[in-house]
Amino acid sequence: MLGYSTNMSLTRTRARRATINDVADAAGLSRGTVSRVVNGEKYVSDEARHAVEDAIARVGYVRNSAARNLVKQESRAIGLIIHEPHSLLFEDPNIGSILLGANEVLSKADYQLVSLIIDSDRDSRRVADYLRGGLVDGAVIISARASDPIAAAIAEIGLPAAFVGHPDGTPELPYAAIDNEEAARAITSRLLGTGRKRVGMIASALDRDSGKDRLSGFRAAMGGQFDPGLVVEYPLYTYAAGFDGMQELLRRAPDIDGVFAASDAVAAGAMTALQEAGRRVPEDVGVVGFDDSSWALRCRPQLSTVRQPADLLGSAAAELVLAQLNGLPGTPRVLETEIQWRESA
Amino acid sequence: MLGYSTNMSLTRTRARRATINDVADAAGLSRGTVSRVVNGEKYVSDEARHAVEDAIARVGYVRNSAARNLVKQESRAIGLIIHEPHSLLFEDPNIGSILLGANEVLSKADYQLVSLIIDSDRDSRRVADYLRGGLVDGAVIISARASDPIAAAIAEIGLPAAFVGHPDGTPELPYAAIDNEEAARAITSRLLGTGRKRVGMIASALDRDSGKDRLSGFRAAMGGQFDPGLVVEYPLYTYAAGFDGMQELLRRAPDIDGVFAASDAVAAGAMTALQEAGRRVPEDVGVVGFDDSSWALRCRPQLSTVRQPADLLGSAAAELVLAQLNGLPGTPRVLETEIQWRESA
DNA sequence: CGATTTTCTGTGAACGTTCCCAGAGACAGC
DNA sequence: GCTGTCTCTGGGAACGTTCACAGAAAATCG
Repeated sequence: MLGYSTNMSLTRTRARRATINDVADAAGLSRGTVSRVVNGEKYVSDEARHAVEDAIARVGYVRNSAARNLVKQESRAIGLIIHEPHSLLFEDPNIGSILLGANEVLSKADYQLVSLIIDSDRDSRRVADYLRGGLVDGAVIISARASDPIAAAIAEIGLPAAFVGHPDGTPELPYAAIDNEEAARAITSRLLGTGRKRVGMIASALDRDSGKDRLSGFRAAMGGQFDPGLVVEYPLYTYAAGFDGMQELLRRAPDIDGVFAASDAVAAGAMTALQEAGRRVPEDVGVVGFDDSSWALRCRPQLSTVRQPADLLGSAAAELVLAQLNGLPGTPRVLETEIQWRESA
Repeated sequence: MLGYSTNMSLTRTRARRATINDVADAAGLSRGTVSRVVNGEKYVSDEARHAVEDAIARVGYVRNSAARNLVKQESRAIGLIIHEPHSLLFEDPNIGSILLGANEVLSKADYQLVSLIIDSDRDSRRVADYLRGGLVDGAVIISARASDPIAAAIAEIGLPAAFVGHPDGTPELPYAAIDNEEAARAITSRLLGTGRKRVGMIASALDRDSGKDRLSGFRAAMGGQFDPGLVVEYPLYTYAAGFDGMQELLRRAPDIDGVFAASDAVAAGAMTALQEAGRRVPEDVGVVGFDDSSWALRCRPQLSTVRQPADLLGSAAAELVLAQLNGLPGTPRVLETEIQWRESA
């Protein structure tokens, strides 16, 4: 006990934080009363309230969340797990929209959104520990790949959670998604409707549900005309994939006159490759994309694409988590997409 | 005590989590021994270790972080505060790079990076509470504006922290930054060196140190030729700002033959506006940008710009926080930039 | 004015860990 | 066989809250 009072030791560089007891002493009241003031409960006299508020300011008290979370058995925080390869975190504007959409919903419900990014196996383990440790009350998982270990860890401990997207091979969790297959089918049909005869696809991210489903949709729309030689595949939804992919398609089929790119970034890359190869868009080759991200308006000519409501996906997933927190079922939601027909086809 | 054993009440829908005491009981050992096993300490017999590991698996124990944080008085988490307007979160690839850079450093030091985004006043308050509550041991603040309330809150409680960038009007905290002014001066001089006579600037984000300093650098380089009429200002570093800004500049000075855009996104917008106005880049008008983001290579012609090492800014800021956590001073770091001269000027 | 309700305050217990100390046992050295 | 070191285990105390309960004081009621 002696060592404690002479608080000049170098072992603890930061000053000891004031606790609720310090406030109580300073105000000449009890712990309980201070707690009631801090939490804005009723049954505390004006006199006491002011004394406590005064004391709080004087000693510089701020509540210790760890202690509170421990006794309340909740954190009022929701984790959002971003599991993306480097390049996509820079290029994919959807992620930002999803984030903001989720944040808006959670913020209104007075939950703190904490984003955790996974960029290595070490991260993966640490994030799993973080989620399991009770530091969040729920989780939103974006861009999970088939059989993601994080998703398994979440399911195992029964943490309320929801996916953005609908990867298969993952545990049974609710999700907010769009129907990628149907949307891809629709825009490919529309492209065919402009009279194109040789239509190819630059497919991406086939390890994700979105990538896989967009390819199936394309195949469905092409029906008997489907030619596997006119599909090229790349691992990521990037501008570079579009650029390289288009060059490859031109090599394979110089007479190609239509392309469905798996995302807007891919489409932008493809358009650059086409223009450098001297093809006019849309006169010689029609190009369509997917996402209706900021890329679409930036392209010249402006891109015809599928509008996907990324912010709504984020907020819907957040709502699914909140529903579970309130003991409700949390049934999957499929949001509507819409074709944005502009100039590129 | 009676009520506790019959654990069928509906008030608590999720099953009670196993605690360290449950594990101890199941293993026929004490709390202390279980704790030692969980934390991988020495002085525990092989026999005991196996018994505990067995028991942990059997009861499905996972450590409660709130309790641990409370007694250890640390969380081993670092907050990263993103305070950006909507549009930038989508368009600015630097943010992703900074995030990954910081994450890499912290991950190696076994700290969990948690990103907190601020998108409203409500968020601002909640995030401040989160930081103050002891849920993080330190913070990295990116894109703070002059006199940011969050920065003030952090300084007030003495949380180890660092800025990315160097806003003034903010509390004395270490930072990792580049010399925006000098870099802007350098690239403007280089642009002038190509023989341009009428050079303007599309300035952005003057409420931020980066925006302000880039403008000063431009002015310094222009010296006596500086014409305030050839500077247009926009609030955000966006493609749209570049597009609109360039149109405005062309209106004000049809004979303009050089432009310094405050960022690559701005430059990309400017180039589109120029091309739509029938000007050739770089023959009629030279364009330079700032960032060397993925925009730069995407532009046609490719953009001459200032390369700024966004990932290193993130990692340097993270290192500054770690240094403070280890009781070291944490002195500001200014990182080198480099001109990437390509085709647009 | 006594009985009842309402308002207000204080305190013990609990949340689930880690830390520290005491003590038991094994083993070595002389 | 005594002393000393090393290995291992158990349990009390503390971390800083919230909660439930008890009881005092004040207000209301019949």
